[in-house]
Amino acid sequence: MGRKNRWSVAVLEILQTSEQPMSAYEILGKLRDKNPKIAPPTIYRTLSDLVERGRAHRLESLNAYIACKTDKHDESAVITICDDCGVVSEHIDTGVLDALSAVIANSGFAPSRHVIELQGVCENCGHEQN
Amino acid sequence: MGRKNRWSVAVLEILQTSEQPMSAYEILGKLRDKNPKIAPPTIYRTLSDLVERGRAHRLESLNAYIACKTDKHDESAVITICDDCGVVSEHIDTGVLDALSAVIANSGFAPSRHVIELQGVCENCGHEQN
DNA sequence: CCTTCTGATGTTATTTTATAACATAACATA
DNA sequence: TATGTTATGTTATAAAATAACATCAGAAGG
Repeated sequence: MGRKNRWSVAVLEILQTSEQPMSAYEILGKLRDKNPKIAPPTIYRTLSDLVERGRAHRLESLNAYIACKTDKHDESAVITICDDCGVVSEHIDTGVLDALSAVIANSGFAPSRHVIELQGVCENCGHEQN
Repeated sequence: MGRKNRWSVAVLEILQTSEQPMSAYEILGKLRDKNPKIAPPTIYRTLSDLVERGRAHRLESLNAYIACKTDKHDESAVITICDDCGVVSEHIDTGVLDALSAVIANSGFAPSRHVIELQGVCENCGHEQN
């Protein structure tokens, strides 16, 4: 793994150890601890690579990234984002995809990429009634 | 309508007459034809207002905006975006929402906002086999 | 009528996010 | 060793969004 991009492993590790989604520049900051000269294009290239390979997800509604935590590195996961604690979860579900296919079938649209992100309050934060 | 924000009507008209989704700065450019001094915060405030009121949608995967074309000004539409011609359509469908609810039910997540965007090729562009 | 408060709008400057464009390096292959 | 190809580094800038504060317009109360 990581034959393609010199920085893949380092970036993925940073994402994997983060509790929260990270912006490209936050990742950049971390990398700069050990590699002071690294520049934005490097990060963005690495992130594109990771996303393409399904090892990371870009959260479009947050302009941020997370490591993919599922085994099946699937681009079409349903993603939930807690507005409160920031925790992000991936849900792989054929029901949603089937329902989407049904909607689309009528319109003749051929999708190549899905963005399904839900923002709200996660179970933990919902319990704390304050 | 438009009692809240001086610019709502103008911005909405610009969006409604555009075939394509527009970025905030494209809208700004149009408005500047007649109001040379208008600045980014004005646009962003107006767009937030329109989105809140369901009169426009923000396309998270494009950083762009469209006028809402449906009667029910519903924030939870499924949106398709043609990578080829740029046409955006809204699809209101309870099947998808039901399926999403089902996924979420297990996790105890309480969503307040949906982003469901599909990128791909629309029917028209799909027919032109080039 | 004038004062004061409030919320909308204007203004300046800056921050954050992302990419263009080009230079260099690393490596394979002839 | 020359040559092409792809990854990486570098510089600069573009594009998207917002912070912070100034001003203005209208309501409410005196």
